[in-house]
Amino acid sequence: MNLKELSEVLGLSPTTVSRALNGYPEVSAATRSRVIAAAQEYGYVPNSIAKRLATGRAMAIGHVVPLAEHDMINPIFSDFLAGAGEAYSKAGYNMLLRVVPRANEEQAYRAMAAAQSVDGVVVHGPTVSDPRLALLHELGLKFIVHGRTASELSYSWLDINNRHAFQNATDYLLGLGHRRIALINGLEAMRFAHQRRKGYEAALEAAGIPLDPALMFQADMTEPYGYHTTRTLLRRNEPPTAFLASSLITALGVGRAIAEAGMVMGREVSVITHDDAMSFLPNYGTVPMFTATTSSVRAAGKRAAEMLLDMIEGRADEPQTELWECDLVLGASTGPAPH
Amino acid sequence: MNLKELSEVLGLSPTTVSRALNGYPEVSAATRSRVIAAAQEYGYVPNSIAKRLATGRAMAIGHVVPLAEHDMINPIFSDFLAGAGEAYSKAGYNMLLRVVPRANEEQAYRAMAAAQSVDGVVVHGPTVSDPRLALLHELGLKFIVHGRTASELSYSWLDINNRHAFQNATDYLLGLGHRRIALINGLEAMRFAHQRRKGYEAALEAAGIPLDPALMFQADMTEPYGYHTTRTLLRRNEPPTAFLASSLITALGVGRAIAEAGMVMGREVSVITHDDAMSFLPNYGTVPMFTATTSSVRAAGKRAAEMLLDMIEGRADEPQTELWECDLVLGASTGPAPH
DNA sequence: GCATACACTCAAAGCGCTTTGGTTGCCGGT
DNA sequence: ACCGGCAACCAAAGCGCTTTGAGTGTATGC
Repeated sequence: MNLKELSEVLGLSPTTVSRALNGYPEVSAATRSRVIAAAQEYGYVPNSIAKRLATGRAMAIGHVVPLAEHDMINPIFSDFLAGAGEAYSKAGYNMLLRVVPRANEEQAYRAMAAAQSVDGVVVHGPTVSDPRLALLHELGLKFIVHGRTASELSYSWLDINNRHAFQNATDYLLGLGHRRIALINGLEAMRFAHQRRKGYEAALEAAGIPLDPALMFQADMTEPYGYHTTRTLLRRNEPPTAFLASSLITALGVGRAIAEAGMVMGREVSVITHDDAMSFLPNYGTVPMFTATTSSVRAAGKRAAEMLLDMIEGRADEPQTELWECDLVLGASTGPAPH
Repeated sequence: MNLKELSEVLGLSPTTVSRALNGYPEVSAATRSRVIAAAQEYGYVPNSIAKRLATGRAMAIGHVVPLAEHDMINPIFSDFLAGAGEAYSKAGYNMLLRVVPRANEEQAYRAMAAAQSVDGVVVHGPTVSDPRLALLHELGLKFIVHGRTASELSYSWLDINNRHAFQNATDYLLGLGHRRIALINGLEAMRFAHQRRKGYEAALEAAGIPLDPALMFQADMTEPYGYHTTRTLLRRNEPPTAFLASSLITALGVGRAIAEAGMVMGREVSVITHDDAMSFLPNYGTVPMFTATTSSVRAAGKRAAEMLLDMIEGRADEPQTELWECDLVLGASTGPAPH
């Protein structure tokens, strides 16, 4: 059943039926309800493609999700997308996903823009100085960045205060008497990891503790990475007494190495991790497993999507920005530094 | 730049330009190359929406991903989608994602079908007897199921042999002398978990070991679930000597509880898990951390997408089916049962 | 009583592409 | 000289919707 057929059934013109369904005022209340009832009865739903062509709006948001090293796909995406998807559903938008290696990203954005298949895009995983911003500006595509990057352009973003979070976490460990604190970071080409390191360094410097490159690591945030790094570190002469991890998954690896070495987190050695509050890795309980800087990536997905939709639908001017602070949630993985 | 403008620049009709670009034979080779060169030069890309309207093909595949209990989104989706996305990109299709609670799934499929916004869908996470199959049949939507379900309809699916995998795994543990084997399963309303349990039970029955409901658990496959369940079990008078987990994430929790109890996996207690080969949780190494029944969910995503596209583009008749066996990869987490 | 306004409805154009059903011009065969 | 066939191209219709610009008929103001 299409518009024309429905209008014939009703004895009205397609114009009137369209207006009745879309809430335009030029239709009498009686006609409108009659039209709506008929649409319901015959199960009429406007063809989304035709609608898009006529309005020039794609009613879709693009997500180009980049693969990290070794084709790893960051597990936080599923939660981010769940949050964003919620906002899209509410607003009647579709989510268009494209998973591509970093090398093909530019091409993916260009194709989306040229084919006009989206009204806006969400930029994931910005690097320290991300070339995508200039590209999107050039393409005239509306976008919001999940995270931030160095750019002289003004743009919309939603980010957590990574620097502050890790500075806090480091301060907390310093307050517990820890002096040798290892940083098990994500890839520092990523802005979030870069900022976390800055926070870590700032806290150490403020405390007058020299930076030790032998305690700072970066890699894709897998479990074995946390495990092997920690295992190696614990075998040193003067092993670190505390670990700062960039992801709960990596932290599980850190914890595994610690347990294997016969130690207990929160006693011989302390661990703080960042926790994206992923649904399948809850860090809850009256005393959570890990002390963690926490921020829900799912909530971020929802909010970022809302902000982008506000821009697209003209409810908000660009640029829109939001910076979220992370809670430092105290768990069982931290305690005073051993003597 | 649109078709009409490009055709004016070239001094040709839109018809000819369209045909040249789409490889139809009614165009001279000279004209064709001239058109292609001009399209390149002016950066012309056909408007995807107009193209879809004209052809009646959405050039998109829908994925309705259901939230599990407590709004958990299964992390295997990110890897599955990465695999599927690869196939779609190659074929020029878009991936349309919709994340919804189970209760809204039907509505999501109906909306997709009515609006004709997809050419087909992938059904995720089938339950033991999944009502979505009948729905999709009624809607006339092409689909493939990742997994299987009880249905008298014939339909396309790609699945791993869950039953066989867990029967094998259980047999292997039995061969090592284990008699009290705990099953830390996913939700058994899900067909995959249901089948794994069947395999587990079949192996025990064949060995003449009575089933013990006190050793069988099901829940969303989180890390704390594995941890708490194992912790409780290990405190029993006669604790199990082996654990069979349904996900590597859960298995990490199992491992954590074991380590905390001062035991070592592969010595005092054995663990086998199913491993979806997720990129952020590699179970690799010369001796992998876990003995595991392994199958790459990413490869499954890619293959399922290809099968669906084959059906949509008429290269294959329905129904298409593929059953993959899992490898049993031997790792460090299994060993002879303690005396 | 006439002009103006208003409420409601419609015909037709347009979104940018594909595709049907031609038309044109050239060649070879008779 | 004529015709059929073919290669190369084109005009126009159509996909299903929205939206512009008109056109009715009725109520209101003076």
